[in-house]
Amino acid sequence: MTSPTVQPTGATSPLSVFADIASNARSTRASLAIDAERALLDGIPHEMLSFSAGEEILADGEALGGTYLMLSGWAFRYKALMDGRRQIIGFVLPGDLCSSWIGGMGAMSHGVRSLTISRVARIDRDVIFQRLVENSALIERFRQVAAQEHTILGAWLLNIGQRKAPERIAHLFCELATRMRKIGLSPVDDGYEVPLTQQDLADALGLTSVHVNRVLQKLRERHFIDFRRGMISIQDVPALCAYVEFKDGYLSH
Amino acid sequence: MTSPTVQPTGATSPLSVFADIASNARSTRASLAIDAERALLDGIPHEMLSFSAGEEILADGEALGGTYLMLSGWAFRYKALMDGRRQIIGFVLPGDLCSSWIGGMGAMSHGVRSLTISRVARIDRDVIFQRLVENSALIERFRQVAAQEHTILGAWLLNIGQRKAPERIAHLFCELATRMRKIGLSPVDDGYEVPLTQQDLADALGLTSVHVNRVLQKLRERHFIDFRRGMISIQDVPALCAYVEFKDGYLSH
DNA sequence: CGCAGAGTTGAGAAATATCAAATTTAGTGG
DNA sequence: CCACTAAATTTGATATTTCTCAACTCTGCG
Repeated sequence: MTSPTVQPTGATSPLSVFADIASNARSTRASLAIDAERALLDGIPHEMLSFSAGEEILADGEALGGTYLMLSGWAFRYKALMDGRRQIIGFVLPGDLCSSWIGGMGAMSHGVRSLTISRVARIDRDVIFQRLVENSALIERFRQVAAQEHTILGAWLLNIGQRKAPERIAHLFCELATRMRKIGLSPVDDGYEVPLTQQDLADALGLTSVHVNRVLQKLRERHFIDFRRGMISIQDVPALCAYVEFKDGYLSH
Repeated sequence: MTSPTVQPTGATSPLSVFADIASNARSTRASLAIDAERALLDGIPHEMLSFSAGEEILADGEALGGTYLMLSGWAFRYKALMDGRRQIIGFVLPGDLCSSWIGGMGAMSHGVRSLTISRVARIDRDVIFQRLVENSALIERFRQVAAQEHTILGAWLLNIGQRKAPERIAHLFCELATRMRKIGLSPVDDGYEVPLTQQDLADALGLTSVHVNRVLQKLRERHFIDFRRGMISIQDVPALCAYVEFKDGYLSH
């Protein structure tokens, strides 16, 4: 269950909320529990929420009264059909927003659910508005974040619509590897921690978990990707990126 | 080829650019050539571009110096792989932006190509910036447009990732019917003009044109949807929407 | 009339899903 | 450390969907 803990502070903090995250998080830490919060939340009144794995962070259709920033842990956004089928439409990593800013403060158009233990900062709408007025550069930063999300959605559409299972899986891992490196996760040695089950992969890629399993085995045999139990290692990252025409440009902002 | 015609004007015009489009376009006109421009471009300096069917309006990777507003005609956004596979990631109808505002003025993350003869207004970045400063409500309006696009992308992901061919096709037509009604296209009698080929549908839905053809035949036999030669008629719209769990809420702004 | 693009058809192959049952793994409490 | 359990992974057999390729037909247009 959510265990909100209010920790309001008063000082001002320019646009550090997002601008600094990239630079500051480069402190190569190995765990998924990297806390981006230090640099982020100084001086911004917020409420801290904690979730255990598998909890609903935001429900589809829920009305928003603020912005939710993922501090540590992973989550995913998803849309579900009545008969149980569900599509994961994106992953939320530390430093990402659970609720896209462009969604405004209206109703969520998808749900958000935690994959691991995670901590989320909830920043009230009024605080956000005030910051936006004070600092117009923040708008630009929000816009960039939204643009990246938009681009990722397009990349996913291309991935699911046009590629076959092996390429789909590979492309997703390229994206995740790139994003993790950017925020300082990923020990680089011989594997990243990617807290996804094969079922999660299936839901994200429009496949069946059985099929994902079989394809993963082939990718393993061919020494392309070795993913098991939430741990992934990629033999030759550049080769894999070339294989699936992965361009990391859109993740570089 | 593009035949730019400059028509600069000076007067101010608040946020009519988008706010008015819905109301004003309700002048139920039957053709695809409905011109939203009257209400839109009064007093906004712009450049008018014309395209014939099948032309590249904006290329993937192209640097933008302004915003492109579709006035009349249809286009689609797409991403392509090197081997020729391509995924249509959205359709651009009159009143839509070819280049999402949130993309900023950077590089396009996808291409835009016309489906019919179409006219596009290009509004220079400086003009846009000026308007944004003068009128902060315009930002809100842009944000809403971006949010809708975002939501549509999510809906497409769910569609392609989880649904089988018949449902996919049906859902797309629900979306298009709703959007067309909203901007005043669609004579309602017994059919809409939807200027798509079966190949276009295939590229949008992650299917093969052969398969689209066969599924369309079945949908026709079962009197669900009759689509041929760019003309569609749906027997029972509400029934179809229910069939594919289509919710039009996200298109109502 | 004759072409080009779009639509249609058929046969067969490939990819992916479905169902049901093992098997392995990660935790948990003793 | 062991036994027990629930979740995740793996496997096998089979069904369904979707693709591929190639030919043929239709339609609109000059």
